[in-house]
Order: sequence, then structure tokens, then C-alpha cells
Amino acid sequence: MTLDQIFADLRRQGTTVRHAETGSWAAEVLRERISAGQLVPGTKLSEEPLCDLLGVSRNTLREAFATLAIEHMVARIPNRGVFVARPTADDIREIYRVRRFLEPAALLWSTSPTTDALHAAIERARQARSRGSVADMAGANQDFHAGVVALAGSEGLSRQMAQVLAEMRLVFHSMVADPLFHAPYVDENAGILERFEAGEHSEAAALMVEYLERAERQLLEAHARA
Amino acid sequence: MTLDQIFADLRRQGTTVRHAETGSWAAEVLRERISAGQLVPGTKLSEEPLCDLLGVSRNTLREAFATLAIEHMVARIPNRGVFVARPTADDIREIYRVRRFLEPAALLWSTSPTTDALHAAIERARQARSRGSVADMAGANQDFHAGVVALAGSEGLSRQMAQVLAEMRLVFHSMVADPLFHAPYVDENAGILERFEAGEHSEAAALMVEYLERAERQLLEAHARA
DNA sequence: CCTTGTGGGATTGTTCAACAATTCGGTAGG
DNA sequence: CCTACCGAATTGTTGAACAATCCCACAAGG
Repeated sequence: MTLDQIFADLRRQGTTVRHAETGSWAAEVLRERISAGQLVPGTKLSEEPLCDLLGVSRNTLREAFATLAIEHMVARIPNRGVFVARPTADDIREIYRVRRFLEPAALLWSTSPTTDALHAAIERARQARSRGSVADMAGANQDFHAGVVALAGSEGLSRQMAQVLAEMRLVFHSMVADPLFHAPYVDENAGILERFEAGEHSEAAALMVEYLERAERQLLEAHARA
Repeated sequence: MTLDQIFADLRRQGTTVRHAETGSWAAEVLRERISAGQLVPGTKLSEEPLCDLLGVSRNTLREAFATLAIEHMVARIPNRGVFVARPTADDIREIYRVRRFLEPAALLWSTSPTTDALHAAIERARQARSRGSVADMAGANQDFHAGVVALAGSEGLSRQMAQVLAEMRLVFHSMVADPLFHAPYVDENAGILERFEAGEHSEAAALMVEYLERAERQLLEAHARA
């Protein structure tokens, strides 16, 4: 798909952006398109065409690039341009290194007992599974794990988890995803939540570690094949 | 101290920056000045004067601001300008929320057994204490805690820890620091490291939690007084 | 045939100057 | 004393220009 098609809808609807937020608006649009997989990892984001498509100046677009580069959504190579980030095997290992710290720690030491969001995420994952919608299942699964870290009640930790999950989406988009990858994990999440709510926090954390180690192996394997 | 004095040294030395890194260079200069406490929290960073002082254009300076805003080193208020961040009591609580997860988790689950950097940091802290240098003691203390998180071997976690410690420096700069604040913690760090190296990881983690909770209380108290 | 410059063209990095939008301080009027 | 409004100052955004760098095709030489 060409860039013109990806951003065609922007020109249709009135894209009047208020003063003092054009840069972050552009970043948001790009981030959304990358997360949705419309912009495939490795795609070069040339400045001039994108300026026309987004209707912003080069300076403003570059401000958006600076934001996305810090979030690891794009890779900036000096004098060569910015590209949609293409995670390496090392990136995958780093992602799970972070997750293996954040998620078990949240299960062990979280104070917030409000698990409504977690139940809701599991329910949505189950419905998506019975519907056969892989994308929705993946999304609900990510919401569950983001919700686990959110138990910690820390904006900063949730922010880092959100960034890691965004990189996860890039990983999925950069290789042919096994449609059944997420399916078995749905019930496993439910089991972890059950233990957690029963007050067996260390058991829940141990299950989570096992979960993450298995997912990492599986993902690295798939990455090596691709 | 005026801005002109703070940035006077830049004009003296040749400040020729290579192509394709002027923006990050400006960010680095500002970050350094803020961390060192030369730019007091709350200071307004007006664009035009700073452009002259740094010798960069407004666009480039704004790129630097975007970076620093994400790192929470400056606060950007739309249409009003950017200010050196002034941490609130809630910010302090958030800082320690993150630290209480990252540091004990690193002690519990770290794989890397290389503790050389931690010993070095403690040694530097002891020398600074006997020298009576509060600033060096604080710096060495921060190096120790950054080193603890570095045990996790994760670039992302170390990065977040570095950001949190930078915010800590802002906290210290935004209030009259008790010269003896860091003194008792030096030996405590040594004790934690001892337990860790003896393989008693959960004891080390427990000591760390205690340490952090006490430091947070003390800091919040001092913040309330100021 | 393969390497090794070596141009020119395209793209990125940076600056500058202008204009639009917003805030802030002061001031006239009630 | 309070309110509304005006204008100066500052920020947000744009477009054009120039400098620096990379690329790619192509020619010269081994």
C-alpha cells in the first residue's frame, strides 16, 4: 500500500488542528498508523511527501519525528532519514527483559486491588477468540498485561510498559504472525488473575514469569525463521 | 546567576558542532546545566535569549525542548513557554514508586554478578564523605542505585532509572538540601551490597525497600517544610 | 571482470524571517 | 474595587533558502 492511500482519509476530513499542538498531532497520527501496522517496519518516511500528506511543515514534522524516535517507534539514521523501526532479535530479548521485571513485580507488590480492567480485558479476549479475530485478541491480550503493570499505580512504569507493548506490535508486524499465537494465552491470563485475586501473589508472579519466558522463546523462534 | 553567566563558557570555546546533531547537542547542554543545578527549577527558558546564548536557531532549540520535556527535565506550558521542572510532592511519590519497584526487583532477579561498579560507587561516596563534599557524595550515591538497576541488564530499565535520578536532582535543587541527608545512607548501601553478594537476595531487597521508604518520608517532610 | 574513484542529483540538517495565535500587564470605564 | 479591553511581548507554525551528506550511475584503471 502506498503512503498516499494510507493517509488518504486525512485529506477527506477537515484536518484543522488547534494552535500549539500541531507537532504532537502529527506524532499521534504516525504512531497510530505504525501501531495499526499500516506502515510496515522498514518503511522509509521521507520528509517532503509526508509533509504534503499531513499538511504540516517540515519543521513540525521533524518535531514529531523527534518524539517518535525517543519512543523507538522510528529509527533515525543521520543524513539518511527516518524509518519505521524494525525490531531485531536483541530488541525482542530486551522487551521481555523489561516485561519479566515489570509484570511479576506488579503482581507481587501492587497495592491497588481494583482488577475490573483485567477481567474486562480477558472477557474481550475470549469474545475475540470465539469471533476468530486475531487482531482484537492480540489487542485485548496487550490490555491485560498493561493492566497488570497499571496495578503498580505508577504513571512512569505504565508508560514504559505501553512503549514496550508498542514495540511488541512492531515485532508482530515485522513477521508473519502465527494466527494461533495468542489463543492459548487467554486462559492462562485468567489463571494468573485468579491466583492474584486469591492473594497468592508469588504464585501469580511465578506463572507470569513462566508465561513470559515461553512467549519470548516462541517469538524468537518465529523471528529466526523469518 | 543570570543566564548569560551560566552559558558564558560556551562562547569562549569553539562551539562548532557537526552536522546532524545540533539539536541533541543543545539538549545535552541544557540537561547538564539543569542537573548541575545552575538552572534553578522554575526558571523560565525564553526562546530568543537562549538561541543567542547557544548559537542555534529557534527551530533547533525547540527540538531540544521536545527531548527535555519527554524526560521531564522541563515543563512545557502551551503558549507560555518552557520552564525548568519544579517537582511537586506527587512527583516525589511517583519517583519512589518507580524506585521501589525497580531497585528491589533488580536485587531479587538480576543475573549479572558483576558488582565492581557498585563497590566503586561506595568507595567514591566514602571518600566524598570524608572530604566533606556533599555534591560528590550525592553523585556517588546515585551511581550506586543506578548500578543496582543496571544489574538487570536492561537498557530500558536503566534508562528509566536514569531519568528518575535526574528528577531526584531537580528535587534536591528545588529545596534547601540537608547537608547530612546522604551521609547515613552510604554505609547502608554497603550493607545491602554485602547481603546481595552473600546470595541473600531477598534480604537485600527488603533492606532496599526499607531504605527507600525512609528516604521518601524524609524527602517529603523536607519538601513540605520548604 | 572487478575494483575504485568521482561526479551530480536527491535528501536531510539547519537557519532565517515572517506571520498567526495566545498570553500578560496595564488602563480606561463603570 | 472590579471588569473589559487593548497592545506589546512571546510562543507556535510556516515556507524558503542554504549547507552537508548520502546515493547511484558511470567512467577509468588494474
